[in-house]
Parts: sequence; C-alpha cells; structure tokens
Amino acid sequence: MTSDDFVPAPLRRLWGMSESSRLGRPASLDVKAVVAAAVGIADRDGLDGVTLPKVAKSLGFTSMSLYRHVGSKDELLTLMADAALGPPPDIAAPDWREGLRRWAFAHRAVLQRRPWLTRVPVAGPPSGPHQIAWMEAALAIMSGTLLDWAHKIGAMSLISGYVVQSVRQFSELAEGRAEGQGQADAERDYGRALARLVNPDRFPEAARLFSSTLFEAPPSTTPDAAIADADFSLGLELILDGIAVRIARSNT
Amino acid sequence: MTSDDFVPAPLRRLWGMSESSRLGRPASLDVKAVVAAAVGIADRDGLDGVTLPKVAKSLGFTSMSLYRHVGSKDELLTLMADAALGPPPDIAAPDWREGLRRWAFAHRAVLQRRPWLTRVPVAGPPSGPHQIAWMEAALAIMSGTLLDWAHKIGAMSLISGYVVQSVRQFSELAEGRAEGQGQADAERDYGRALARLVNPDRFPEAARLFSSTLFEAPPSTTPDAAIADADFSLGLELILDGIAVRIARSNT
DNA sequence: CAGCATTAGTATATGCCTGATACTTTATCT
DNA sequence: AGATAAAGTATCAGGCATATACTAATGCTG
Repeated sequence: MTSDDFVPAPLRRLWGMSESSRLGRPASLDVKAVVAAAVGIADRDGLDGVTLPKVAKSLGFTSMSLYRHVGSKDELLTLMADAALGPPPDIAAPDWREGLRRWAFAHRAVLQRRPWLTRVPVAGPPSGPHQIAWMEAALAIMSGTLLDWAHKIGAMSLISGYVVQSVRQFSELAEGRAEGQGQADAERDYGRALARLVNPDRFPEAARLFSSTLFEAPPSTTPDAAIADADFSLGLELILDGIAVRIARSNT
Repeated sequence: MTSDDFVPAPLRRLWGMSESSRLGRPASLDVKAVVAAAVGIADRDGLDGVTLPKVAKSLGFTSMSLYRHVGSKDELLTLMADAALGPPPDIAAPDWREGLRRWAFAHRAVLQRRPWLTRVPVAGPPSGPHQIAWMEAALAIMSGTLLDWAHKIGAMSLISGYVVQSVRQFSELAEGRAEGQGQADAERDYGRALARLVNPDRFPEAARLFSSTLFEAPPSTTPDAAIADADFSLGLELILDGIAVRIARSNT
C-alpha cells in the first residue's frame, strides 16, 4: 500500500517540489541552481559540453555535490529540457489551424534559440510542467474540434516531431558551416562527390534530384533563414492539411 | 585544383570503396568486418554497448586497430546506420498512396528489428548507399505525381521522421517494461503521480485527457503491438491525407 | 547548553571511454 | 637483399559518471 500522494523523486524535482527538510545542514545549492547552470553551459558549449564536473565548477562546488540534488546525469538532462523549454506563449487564434500554426512556430522559435534541445535524448512521455503546459496549449487549440483524444495526441506529436526534426537538421548544417572557414569547401566537395556517387542507372530519381536546381542554386540571393522558413512552412502546411481532412471527416 | 573524382574518406568508406593498396602489409581487417561486428554488438547490447574496445575484442584485435579502418567513433556510427538499414524491399504499388504506405511500413519493420537505429545521432543529410536507395524508392513511388522536388523531399522526410519517432517511443516504453518486474509498478506509480500533478485548473484539457479512458484502460485484451499498429497507422494516414491534398492541388 | 541525529558537501578511487603517439610486424617493389 | 610502406600493437593522457566513505554544519532532544 503506497501512500496515495506518493510522488517519485524525479517527478518531484521536475515539478519543483523540493522539500528542504528542517533537519540537518541547510542546503546552499538546489535543483534550480544546478539546472540553470547546466542550461547555461549547454547554451555556450552545446550538449556535449555539459558534464557534471563542469556544471559543478561553474557553481563553485565539486562534482559529487550535484548528486544531492539530481539523481543522475540523465535526469539532469530531463530537467534541463523542461526548464529550457519554458512556458508556452499565449496563443489566441481564430481557428484551430491558425492556432496550431502559431503553436508550431512558437515551438520552433524556442528550439532555434537553443538547438541543443533537439538533441536531448527523450526518456519517456512528456512529464515536466512546461511540457505539459505546451501540451495543454495544443489541446486547447483543438478543443473546438470533434477529434477524439487519440487524434489530438497524434496531431500534436506529429507537429512537435516535425518541428524538432527540422530545427535539428538546419542547426546541424549551420554548425558544420560555422566550424571553420574551409568547412564550406569541404561541404561543397562532399556534395559534389556524393552527386558523382549517385549513379543514374541505380538511382535515376535521386540522380535527377541531385542535379536539379535545388542543389545547384549557387549564391542564392535569399538568405538561408528565409529558405528554411519556406521549407518549414511547406511541411507544416502539409500536416495541417492532413489534420483538416480528419476534422472534416469527424464532423460528418 | 582538387582532382575531379576526389571522394572524401568517410564517403569512400560508406560506399565500400576500400582500396587495399598493393603496398605494405596486407590488411586482415576491413571496414565491412568492423561495421558488422559493431552492428552485432548493438543488436545484443544496444547502442551504448558499442565501444571501440568491445568491437575490437569481438574481432580479436586491439581497439586501436579500428582507427586504421574508421575515422572516429562517430563515423563508425554512421557506417553502422547505413549498413543496418540495408536495402529497401521492392515495392510494387498501384498508386503513390499505397506505395508510400508500404514504404513506411517497411522502414518501420527495419527499425523495429533494430531499435538502436532510432538513436543513432544523425550527422547530416542521407549519404550512404542504402539511405540513398530508400530515398530512391520513395521518389520512384512519387514519380507519377506532379509534386516538385521540394514537396517530394518534404513528404518523404516527414514520413521517415514520423516512423523513427514512433518506433523510438514504443521501443523505449518496451525497454523500460522489460527492465525488471517491478518496473511495471513503478510505471503505474509514475502515471498515477503525474495524473495528480496535472492540476485541472491550470491544465483543464490535459487533466481531462489523463483521466480519460485512453489512460485508464487497465488490462486491455488487445496486445500492445496491435495498439501500436493502430496508433502508427493513424498518424501515417494523416500524413498521407496531407500529401493527397498537395497532389490534388498540384494537378489543377 | 551539550551532544546527537540528520543532512550537505567533499575526497578519493574505480572502471570506463576516446583518441595521440610511437612502436613492431609483415608484406610488396626495386 | 634491402628499402618502403601499410597494418596492427603498446602505452598513455585526459575525461567522464558514479560508488563509497568521509567531514562539516545545522536543528532537535534531553
């Protein structure tokens, strides 16, 4: 018989329910501080830069002290993910479609500011307060529709997965580019070599694709970000179209 | 002036262009063997089980020998991903919709057999021969449509991303479940606690969701796999609906 | 007011890992 | 018969996560 309001430690830490028992030595450190320090390091050095020694040092403590506030490094990553995600913005939209569109763009904006978020290994269903809040926002947007729960969840996670994937892809490319000046050359070499490897006999469609304007387009005047925006919208609208079909179908 | 048929070493290895120069000591090891051994370990111990010492030992060599055949551990992961993906099956379908559906299920089947594939960190656009072959298959399926390249690529990566995401989510859950008998209890506790944390005032929709039948459904008679299949199809058909709208629009 | 239980943080150590460097071994080519 | 060059090995440095056993600081109890 577990007590009815028992909450596992990781969840307690996720939801900011630190208890600071009156007994014993008082803590000079807390979960919030640890997570904030870790997020700061991730912002500066990327996710691989986050190590327990470095987080501890940035706070003026030893590595082992962190284990008083966090169960493991994996748990720290989960805590970081929810903290860095932050609360969703207020989305007031005339209809579900515009609402989901704004939700997707807001989500994307957060990830673009912290690309390392797209690389945090997901360890289970959303369970942090911010994750739940974003979920709530999406569900609220769809509350006027007649979709059942399974469809709502499906639509939301489809959009969210799409956002993560597209931001990750773009940021990887950008990182590669920033990694030295000669990187641009290397990248061009890489593309050129790949185009040569894609034999038109074995891969007719792919070969046509690789030699299409899409990959030639040399010094396009439009900035990369604009292209990325267009690509992103393209896929997003496709998803929204699919959802629209479902909604129309559920109304009959 | 780089030679016009210069191919970067990682790409050469990906495409099986090992050169075995006639000079010097002949190699008793090659990229293929290394990758195969690594894949075998990943199949048994998961992606975290793959370390250079273990791969080398399973071949009867020392860790450092691997660096003669593979640039880095990250590169090894890339090679593993393409090797383990394997070639796509022949997909003969009457129309693009059935074709893409089969393509998605085939992709999913591969990932289900090797769940660690969904956790290999992606390091750039598809560039291995098998990845290209899968891409070719998808493009061929859509070749009858009037979609432009951007839409085709968008549709394909949307589906592929969805497949990866859904398999990863399911396999995580299954792993957690297999990780000891008490895990099921812990999981139930977790869900229960979470349901209590989701305050209906702050999160009205989410709270209703958490207390809906979707989460109660105790010992459902239908096996997990069947439920997963249904969920998967749900999202997939949604995507296909979206693509259908695009295709219809591009025909006008 | 003394000391005890309790909690926070530290010191130290183990066993891993990736990868650099310098070496030995084994083959071909001249 | 060497010279040459590549394959594989030995050793090592620098990091990392984390277990265990410690010291330090506080409130509670007598």
